[in-house]
Amino acid sequence: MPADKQPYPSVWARPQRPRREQPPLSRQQIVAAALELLDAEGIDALSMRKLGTRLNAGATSMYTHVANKDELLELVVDEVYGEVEVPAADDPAGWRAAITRCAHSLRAAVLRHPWIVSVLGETGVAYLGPNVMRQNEAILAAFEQGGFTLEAADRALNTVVAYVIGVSTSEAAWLTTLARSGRSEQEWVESLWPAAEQAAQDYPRLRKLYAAQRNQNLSATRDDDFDSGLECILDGLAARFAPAGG
Amino acid sequence: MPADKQPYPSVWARPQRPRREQPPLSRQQIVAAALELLDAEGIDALSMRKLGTRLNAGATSMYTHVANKDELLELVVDEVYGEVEVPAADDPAGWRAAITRCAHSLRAAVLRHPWIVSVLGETGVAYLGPNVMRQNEAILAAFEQGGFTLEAADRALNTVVAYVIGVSTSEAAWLTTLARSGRSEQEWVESLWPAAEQAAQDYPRLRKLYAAQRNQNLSATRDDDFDSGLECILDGLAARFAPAGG
DNA sequence: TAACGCACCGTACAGTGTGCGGCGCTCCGC
DNA sequence: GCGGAGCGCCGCACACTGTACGGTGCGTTA
Repeated sequence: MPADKQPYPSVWARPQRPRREQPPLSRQQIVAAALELLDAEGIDALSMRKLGTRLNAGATSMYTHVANKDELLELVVDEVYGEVEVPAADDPAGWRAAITRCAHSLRAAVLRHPWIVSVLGETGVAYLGPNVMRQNEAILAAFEQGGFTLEAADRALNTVVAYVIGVSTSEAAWLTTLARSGRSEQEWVESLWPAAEQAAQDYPRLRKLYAAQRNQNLSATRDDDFDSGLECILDGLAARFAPAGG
Repeated sequence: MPADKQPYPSVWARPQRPRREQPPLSRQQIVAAALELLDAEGIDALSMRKLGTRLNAGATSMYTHVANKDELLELVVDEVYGEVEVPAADDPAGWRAAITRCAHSLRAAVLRHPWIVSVLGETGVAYLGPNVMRQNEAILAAFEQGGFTLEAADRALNTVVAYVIGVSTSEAAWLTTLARSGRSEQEWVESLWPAAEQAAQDYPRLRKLYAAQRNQNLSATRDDDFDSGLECILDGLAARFAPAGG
């Protein structure tokens, strides 16, 4: 309360501070609550005060477990990375299947938490987070299993991850604005149509593409496009790095 | 000034509002100033007030030219996109060279304006911005020139752009934290080394890679890795979409 | 039982985006 | 030449942000 408003008429009426109803805060708990809040209301809704309230805690109580908001976000990013399926150490289906599954899982994780792309630009891929490390080691192992040298595996890892992150970034941005609009994807596209048509006015190829996409199942198309691009990349990687011309 | 402080003792002492020393504000001018500010001080330093001051204008004067801050950022993103080299309509060196140059140019633009990656997550790739449209049309044309169908060109475009954005995202994030640290890249890596070593403790492949990278020219390595990944992708695209097995 | 440390919290501060009402300049119709 | 209208700019205000600081009480250890 600001100073111009006396919350209680007298000291004697003021209630005692009730302590320890809830178990004490922990870093893990804070991260989990932040994740919930982000998933429920998006990046703009995450404020330390709201997070505090959700934890039955004061606005600044988190600062004993977390240096600042940025650090909290790094932790949350690594937490999300922990949801990504780790390639099996010795997948009998071969490296390609393992990497494909892992890439799909990464994309799915990003799309489950679309706010993450507006945080990735600050944290990179959360260098040194334990889940990131575990994941990367496993992917390297999968590539090595396919005959890649360690250096080639590193390049391949970077290429694939960059592709997945890049695709997911624009997808997630789209999904976010879509969610903010409150409409269905079809409705939203329809409402955007005049603007799109005018923007594409002088560009015949874009016009044609937009027109073709207008009445398609956009979500399915996105999945197909993702798969197709991933296949291309794996083809390229295999041709360049895998022995015995896969 | 807040109400508790009289800025002038009397009306007569109050200076007249000097008007029209500067030419009036324009959207283009605002976007340019925002770009300068972002390049000079990064994303956190862009506030409407600071931008106003830089333009010799009040804090809210921009709102007649721009709906809100988000819209301003969309405009700035498209502006940056305008710096990217557009593939020539009929490049004699072939589609591969054209796309390669364009991809390099896009990466360079992002790295010149590293703050952009923390905005891309909200705007996607600034759907419908005029520069984005022009650029995309030209890239589609370049792929078509290489014998791709329009649909294939679209997929190829998405794949390449996703890759470039993905790579640049983590690079830009790295460069940003590097800049914030105020140290040289070598020093920064050295200071991070103990943490990295510990994080990689249980992961032999990562340990080996880190050790190998420790004393390399990181900037050159990044360039090489980018090229190598791009080549892979173009190989994959050519094999899949270009006629007569380029 | 005394003292101490640690987790937590209220308050405060400087700063944010932006709605609103008004002011002054410019221009247009007379 | 003059009156009024419209538009661009601005000061102010509001609700809200991240977080530094100085307590305050609980649990534990001496």
